Amino acid sequence: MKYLRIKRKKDFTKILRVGKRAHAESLTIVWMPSDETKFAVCVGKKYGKSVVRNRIKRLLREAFRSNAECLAISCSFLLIPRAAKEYSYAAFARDVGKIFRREKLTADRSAGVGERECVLSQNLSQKEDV
RNA sequence: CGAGCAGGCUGCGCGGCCGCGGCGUACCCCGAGUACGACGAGGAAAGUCCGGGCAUCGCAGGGCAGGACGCCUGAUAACGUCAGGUGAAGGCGACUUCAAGGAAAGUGCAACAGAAAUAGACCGCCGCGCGAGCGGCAAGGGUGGAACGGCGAGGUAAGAGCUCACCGACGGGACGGUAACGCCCCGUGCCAUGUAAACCCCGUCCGAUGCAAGGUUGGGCUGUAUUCAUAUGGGUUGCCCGCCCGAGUACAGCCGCGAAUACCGCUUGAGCGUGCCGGUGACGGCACGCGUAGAUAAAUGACCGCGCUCGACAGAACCCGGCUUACAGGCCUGUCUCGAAGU
RNA sequence: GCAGAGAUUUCUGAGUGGUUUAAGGAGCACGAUUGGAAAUCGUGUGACGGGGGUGACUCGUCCGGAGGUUCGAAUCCUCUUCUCUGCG
Repeated sequence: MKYLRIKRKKDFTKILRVGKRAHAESLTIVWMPSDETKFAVCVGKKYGKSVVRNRIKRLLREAFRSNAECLAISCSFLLIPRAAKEYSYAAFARDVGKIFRREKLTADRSAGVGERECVLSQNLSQKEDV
């Protein structure tokens, strides 16, 4: 399943004005309900050179994609990372999932958390143990 | 073996699985669908410092400004690049570095110090004189970044290219070289410091703007504001001459998928590889082969396994040729250099 | 992406080749004035490093950074870092 990108400036300003904000350690998500599930990543020049910005975008897109399968309702999302020295996929994926659950966007918890999510969380816990 | 010098190559690899970008093929319920397939960032993609292509404007143009470059010859589409030479400086050497034209075309500037800064005599030396002083000199001292060439001998009252040898400078000539220049001979006692990355002179070159260039499609209605309407306006290259123009611009609202949008420009190009030929070389010619990103809120990532030297700088945005800057390492080449040991 | 401008002491800001000129203002410190303050007036005040009974003081370096031209550079030239502006 594909997820649409938000491209128009009008949509960005609308979401930023109307949408609800949810904060986590590594990023902020602004969201509002819509007809289709759409998302965008906001990475300005303050995050670093083009290599660094591209890497943040890739990590965030992947983090969104792997978590979006659990979504119950269709919404528009803006993903805004927090400026830092190091950016890791594990932290982004964990926080995106955390926000989805906290905002009760996921489907019924037992059914909604798919195998992928379980594998992911297992890997995370393993790493933390090490 | 050690230390160097010069040149070149490379820039983690393999497999599994999920995902991304445009392209091709097939299918359908024809939509920014699904499946399969091959392809998908760099040596600097960077800085935007030069040179071109391409595009629009100007193309009846003319002039003035302005800018860039600067030993010679060649290469090239072109260059501020490259190659080969010349000269100077550095290194024991292999080699390296150099914005390397003109200061008797002219103008400006040269603080402080110093007697004096392109001109001259403070201390001094010598002669005359009892002395005050007068005259001669520029060797020595001192100042300075720079003081009418250096050094030795002769000469002299003391000195001075005053005379001579050598070196340097300038002028002329012969020879070699396409040339920069080299080398030799003759002459002139010698004649104006530095700065042109100060103005400038000489020679060569340059129209302006840049793909957000520019082209196609770009509907209708209403309202508001503003510039100008024959010149004191706008456009045309920075300016002047000359030439052209009657409307132009901005904002808000409604219908509308939408206008910072859609499509084109957008990737086959001075292209890459191999071999042969010409050339010291940059490079050129011929033959054969290859098909090689094209996004636009902007495509390469996540996870797992294995190996090792544990992975640097870093992401195409119209396209090429260069320069400059950043960079973990690894590899290769040489009639190359120096040192040590051995033969 | 393309085009352009700038960086001077704690802050703001002159200076555009000459030896002491790193102006001027703000801020800060001290003093005068006041019963006490404000305002006013006067004096002083950059950083770093070295030397000093570590006292008075004195020497050197520094104009974003690194090279070059020049006798001499904040100023001229080249490279570089950072900041800002304009262009649909």
